[in-house]
Amino acid sequence: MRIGEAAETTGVSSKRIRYYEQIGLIKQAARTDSGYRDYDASDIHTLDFIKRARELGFSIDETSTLLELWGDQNATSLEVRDLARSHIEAMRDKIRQLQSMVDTLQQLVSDCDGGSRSECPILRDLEHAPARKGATR
Amino acid sequence: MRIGEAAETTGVSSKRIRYYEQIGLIKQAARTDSGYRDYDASDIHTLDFIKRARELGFSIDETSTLLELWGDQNATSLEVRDLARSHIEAMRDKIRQLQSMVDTLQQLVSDCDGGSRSECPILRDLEHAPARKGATR
DNA sequence: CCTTGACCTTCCCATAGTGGGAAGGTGTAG
DNA sequence: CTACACCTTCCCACTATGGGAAGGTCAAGG
Repeated sequence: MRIGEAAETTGVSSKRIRYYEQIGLIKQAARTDSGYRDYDASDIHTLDFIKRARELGFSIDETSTLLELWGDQNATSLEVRDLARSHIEAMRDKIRQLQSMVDTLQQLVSDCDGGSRSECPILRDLEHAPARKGATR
Repeated sequence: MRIGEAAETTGVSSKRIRYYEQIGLIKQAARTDSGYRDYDASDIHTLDFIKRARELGFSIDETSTLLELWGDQNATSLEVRDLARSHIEAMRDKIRQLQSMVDTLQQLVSDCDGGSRSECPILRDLEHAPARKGATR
C-alpha cells in the first residue's frame, strides 16, 4: 500500500511517516518501480506501535528504544518497565510544575476584581514577585 | 550595567536577553561607546516582569501582551484576568492530557511482573492498543 | 491518445525557545 | 604589554510537525 493509505490506516500522517524514515526510527520503505513508498502489513503494525507509544507521551527516542526491545527476543520486560517508569516520573514532574503554575495563577485571578489596571493583582505579582526564591523552573 | 550583570541580577541568561531583544519583546538596549548593551533599573524591572511571567507558564507572545497591558494606563484588570484565565485553561488541558497518559501507563506498569519480553503487558498494549478509538491526542 | 485530478516525490521554510560555540573586539588588572 | 573576562554578531542544534513549491505518476473518462 502507498503512503497515503498507510497514513489513513494508522492515523500517522504521510509527513510524519517520511520524517520517521528520515531520522531512522523506521527502516527505509520499499519502493515501487516508479519510486513510490510501499508498505506491507508489518510496516503498518510498526506504525501502529509507534503511534501508540507517542500517544502515551514517549519521545521519539524512547519510542525507538521501545521498538528495539519489541524486536529483541532476548530483552526482558524489566527494561521496558524501567523505561516506562522513568517516563511516568518525567510526566509527573511536568504535571507538578504545571499544577504549581495553575495554583499560583488561579489565586491571583481570584483576587482580581476586574477593576482598574493599577489595582490588578496579577500585574502586581508579575512586577514584584520574589522571583529569586521559589522559582518554578 | 552590562548584559552579564543584568543576567545575573534577573536570572535571565544573556542569550535569552539578546533573543528577547531580537524578537522585539523588549526594546533595543542602549549601547556604550564600544557597542556593549547597557541596562538601567527600568530594564531590569522589565526583565523581572518577563521572568515571572515565563515562570507562570505564559508564552512569549502572551508575555508580550502582558507587557503592553502593564504599560498601558488605559488597560483594565479585566483584560489581564481574561488572558490569565485562558492560560490557566490551556495548562489544565495539558495536565489532563498528561494525567491520562500517566494513568494508562501506570496501569500497564502495575501489570508488569518484569518477566520475559513476550509477556510484557506494556509491549502488548503498544502492539494491540485500539489506537483508533480513545486516542489521547 | 490526451487531459484531469489525485496521488506521490524531494526540498526548503517555519514554528518556540533556548543553548553551544566560533571568530573577533573591549576593558581592566597585574 | 599581556592575560583574561567579558562583550559582540552569526550560525547551528534541538523536538516534532506542518505548509507548500516544483515536478513525476497513475487511473479514469472524454
